[in-house]
Amino acid sequence: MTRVEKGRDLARKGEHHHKREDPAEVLNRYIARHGLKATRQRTLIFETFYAAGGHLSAEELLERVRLEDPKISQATVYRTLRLLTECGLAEARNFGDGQTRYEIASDEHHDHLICTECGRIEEFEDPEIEALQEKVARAHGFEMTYHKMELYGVCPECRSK
Amino acid sequence: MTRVEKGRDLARKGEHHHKREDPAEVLNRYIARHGLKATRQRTLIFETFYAAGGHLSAEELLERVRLEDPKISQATVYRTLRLLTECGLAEARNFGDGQTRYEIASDEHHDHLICTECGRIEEFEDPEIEALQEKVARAHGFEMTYHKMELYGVCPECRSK
DNA sequence: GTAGATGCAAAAGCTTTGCATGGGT
DNA sequence: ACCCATGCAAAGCTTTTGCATCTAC
Repeated sequence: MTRVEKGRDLARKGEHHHKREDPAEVLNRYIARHGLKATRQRTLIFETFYAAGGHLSAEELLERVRLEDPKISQATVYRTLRLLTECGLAEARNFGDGQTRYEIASDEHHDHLICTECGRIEEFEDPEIEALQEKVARAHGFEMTYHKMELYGVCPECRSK
Repeated sequence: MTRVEKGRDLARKGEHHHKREDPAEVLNRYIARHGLKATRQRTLIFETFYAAGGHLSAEELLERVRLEDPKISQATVYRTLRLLTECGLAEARNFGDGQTRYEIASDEHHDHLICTECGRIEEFEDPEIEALQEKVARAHGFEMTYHKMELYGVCPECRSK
């Protein structure tokens, strides 16, 4: 069960529109402003999360972090993920498999394509669909604030097997 | 191992036009065909679920069922919900509030509009959006099997407050 | 009578929390 | 030195399961 890494894709995508602030700096500023502390564990978890490109569950992140430091506790991973979420660097998602997965927060909204065979997750955005969603919401009298959309199917690699 | 939601095996695709078979009969046939038994508890849970119109969590359903029979066990509600799901009468959804909610399965696919103020859930379908979703999936080389889409916002009633 | 269903409580899986200790600032 | 962060284990929540008993067939 190999999850595809997409760190570079994300980085490239980010350059299209705005220049994102350095995540490490965002984190450090948040820590400083709130009287928190920059610890070895936080740095490691933060870097591992970013290196993985997101879409990780707490358990998967813990596993990776422990390759570097086997003594990191589960609780610290959960607490750090909450911290990253609070300072806007990560976003919690849940794809109905019972675990929360976290992704790197991006300036642009995007939705997901998920392979039901291998679990691979790809991101996409489609302004045309978004426009129609707005339209549907308005037709029902709703003022839409956000949405979630996931397309499930079989990815090219799994199809060719 | 992906624990992605089980595919929808919507029986009787041929019967369009909202003409659904009597759910009670579907259930009874399923029970008969599989050597199961029609018990008082199953009937009660099934009827309560339908009477409520769906979108219930197991806990909420248990609560309602206990108004009628306070001795119904939680486990029986969960087991019955699984049964209803297996025979295609119910569908499990999860809207990210940590609980699985079940809805009455319908022949037609639909998505949801959810009010972030009062929790109200409305259903809709939009063929135009569905077509675009297919298109996006194909563009990524995916063969789409199903999707989920939820629009969150404020409903007319809550807006006017 | 027999296989399946129920109720209860225990267990399981994910996440959070209490507490004593360790470590940034 | 202060107080936040960590690690560990225990507790919380939702859902599942083992088991003795009951019940539909």
